Amino acid sequence: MSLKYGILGLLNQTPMTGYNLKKLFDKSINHIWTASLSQIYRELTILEKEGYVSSHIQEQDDRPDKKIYSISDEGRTAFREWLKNFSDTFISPKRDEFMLRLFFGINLGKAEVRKQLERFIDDRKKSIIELNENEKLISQLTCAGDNGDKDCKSEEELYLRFVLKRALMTNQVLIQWAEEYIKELDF
Amino acid sequence: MSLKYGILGLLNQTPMTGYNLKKLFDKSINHIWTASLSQIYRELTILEKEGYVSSHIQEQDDRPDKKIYSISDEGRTAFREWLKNFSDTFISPKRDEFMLRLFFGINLGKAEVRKQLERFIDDRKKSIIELNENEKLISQLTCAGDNGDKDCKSEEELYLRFVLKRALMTNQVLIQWAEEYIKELDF
DNA sequence: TTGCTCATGTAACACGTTACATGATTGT
DNA sequence: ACAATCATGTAACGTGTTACATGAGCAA
Repeated sequence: MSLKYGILGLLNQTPMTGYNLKKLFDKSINHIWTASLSQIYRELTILEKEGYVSSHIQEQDDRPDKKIYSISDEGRTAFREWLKNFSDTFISPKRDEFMLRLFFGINLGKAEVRKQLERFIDDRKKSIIELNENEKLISQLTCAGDNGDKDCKSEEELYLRFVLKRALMTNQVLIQWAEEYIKELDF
Repeated sequence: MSLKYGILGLLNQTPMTGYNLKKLFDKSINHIWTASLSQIYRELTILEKEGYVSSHIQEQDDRPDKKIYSISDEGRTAFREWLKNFSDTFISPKRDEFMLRLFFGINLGKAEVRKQLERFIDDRKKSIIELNENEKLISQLTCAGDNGDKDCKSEEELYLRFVLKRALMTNQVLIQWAEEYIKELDF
């Protein structure tokens, strides 16, 4: 239901191709909402049928032609309508295959669980490094040029940091959690 | 792909009805994997066709008859096979509608974002209270009767706590995160 | 008398994944 | 030489959600 609005929200900032949307998804919304290319292409054709977006072809010689999508007024209205109507509950579907396996840990044995938790920790640490790099990039991008110090932090930047920070903090706490459990396994 | 194994894993512990599975899902795996009743019923008929589970009817006078599912040897094998084959990556699909809206916060305005963050914090706090109660229940259940102090903590209990603790810790860090951002909104 | 719990399901639809198909350009 | 990037999509399948249908018993 919300992939639609994720796409509209990004097109609301600037017109783009499907391929481009996918890259933006991966860079910004990825910690919140994942989408595959084929999903995006399909959704775009639906959105065009519904009149929420329109497209035009931009020819290129060296690379395949681009199909650039722009949001329509109806699309903008629909997006804003969705945006402000927060649902009462915060429940989101969860599908964490890794945790599902760990939950059945009694069938795995402590040694295996321990090994997997250690792998998990390593992976969280790698994510944290990446996230920190992303954060640096954001500052450079939005603070580029001739800005001073304090005005540099734009509101748009704030919301990007928002998501990154959340991912960072949860990764950190997950490391803590896993370390605690490794200790408990040894009791 | 894993709902299948979630069901098999629970049936591996004890035979159950679909309705019953749903309740167990809600109580234990819910923070990891959500499933609706209709999904479970559908999956059970598929699993029966595949020979991973079998069922028998238990008649009841006052209430609707029960259809009790048991795991078969093939089912057990398939479950164990899945269980030990951890995938290399830890990536799980994410669909967090609340965060998606906040991500587009620039279109919402700071006051609205602030309001929603406060609602979010309240909800996390409620979750934490529930989780703490669940944790108490687990201790009571597994430590019931004539156990001493140290042997009381069974290995099964450990994995239940595992999941609860993770949910607890992430909720706590999310409160911290939201509070930090409320402050930043005021800058 | 309203709504919850118990207990089963079906049908339609929406959404997500995987595999396939094409093909030039650029970097290692 | 090989892989990645750019760029489009379709088709089949698998999974998840929502709405509908049925109906007794029990508690506020």
